[in-house]
Amino acid sequence: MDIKTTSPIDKESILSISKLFKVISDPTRLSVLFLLQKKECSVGNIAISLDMEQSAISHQLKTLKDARLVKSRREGKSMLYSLDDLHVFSILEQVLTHVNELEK
Amino acid sequence: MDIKTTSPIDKESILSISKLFKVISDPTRLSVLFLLQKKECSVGNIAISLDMEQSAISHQLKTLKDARLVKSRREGKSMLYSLDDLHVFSILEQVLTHVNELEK
DNA sequence: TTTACATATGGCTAACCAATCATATGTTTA
DNA sequence: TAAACATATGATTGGTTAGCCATATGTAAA
Repeated sequence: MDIKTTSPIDKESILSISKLFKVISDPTRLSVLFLLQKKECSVGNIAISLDMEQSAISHQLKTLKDARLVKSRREGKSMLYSLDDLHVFSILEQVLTHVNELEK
Repeated sequence: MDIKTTSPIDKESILSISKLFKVISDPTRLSVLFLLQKKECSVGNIAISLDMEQSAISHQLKTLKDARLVKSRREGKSMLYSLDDLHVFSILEQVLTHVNELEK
C-alpha cells in the first residue's frame, strides 16, 4: 500500500465538498442565505434588501437552487424563496463562530 | 428600522466567511487539508501524493497558511506542514456528512 | 565553496464567474 | 386582449485565479 492509496478521502467526495463550498463562498449568495434564514422572501425583496439588480439575484438564486440550498414556490406574480437545507445553516453558524474567534 | 437594517449579519462577517469558504473550496487545497489530517508532510511529499507540481503545491500552501489553516516548520532542507486549525476539520467532516446525504 | 537538494516566488495564460444589459417568459388586472 | 408587473434567461465582459515555467532563495553535504 503506497502513499497514494492511503489517501483519506476519494476524489469524488473532494469535488462534491469543493462544489458546495464554492456555492456558499460568494458574498451575495451568503447574504441571500442569511436573509432567507429570517423569512421566506421574493426575488424583488431580496434585490431591494441587498441593493442589487433583480437579474443578479435571480442568477444567484438559480445557483443556490441547483445546489438544493433553497427552494421556491409561486405566489401570484411573485416567486417566494426559502431555505431548503437547514443543515447548511448549522455549518454556517459554526463557521461564523470560527471566524469570530480568528479575529480576536 | 427598515428592511436593510434588520439584516441578520453584517457585511464584514459575510466577507470573512466568504473568504474562508473560498480558501477551502478548491479541490487541491481540500486534498492538502485531508492529507495533513493524517500526518505532518513535506511540500515534496504532498506534491507526489497529489501528483502535482511542487510549485503548484507551494502556492496553495501559502494560501492555506495565510488563512491560518496550516503551519510549517523547517526540518533540514524540507519544510514540514501540518494543520493549524482543528476546528476547520469538524466543519469539513460535517460537510462531508452533508454531501453524502445529498447524494443518496 | 561548490554542488545538489528542497522550497518559494514572479510572470504568464487559460479558464472560470459575478454582474450587467437586453429581452423573453409567465402571471394578474383593466 | 392589452398592459403592467415579476421573474428568468442569454450574451457579454471585466476581474479573479490555479497551474505552469523559469528562477531565486535557503539548507546541507561533498
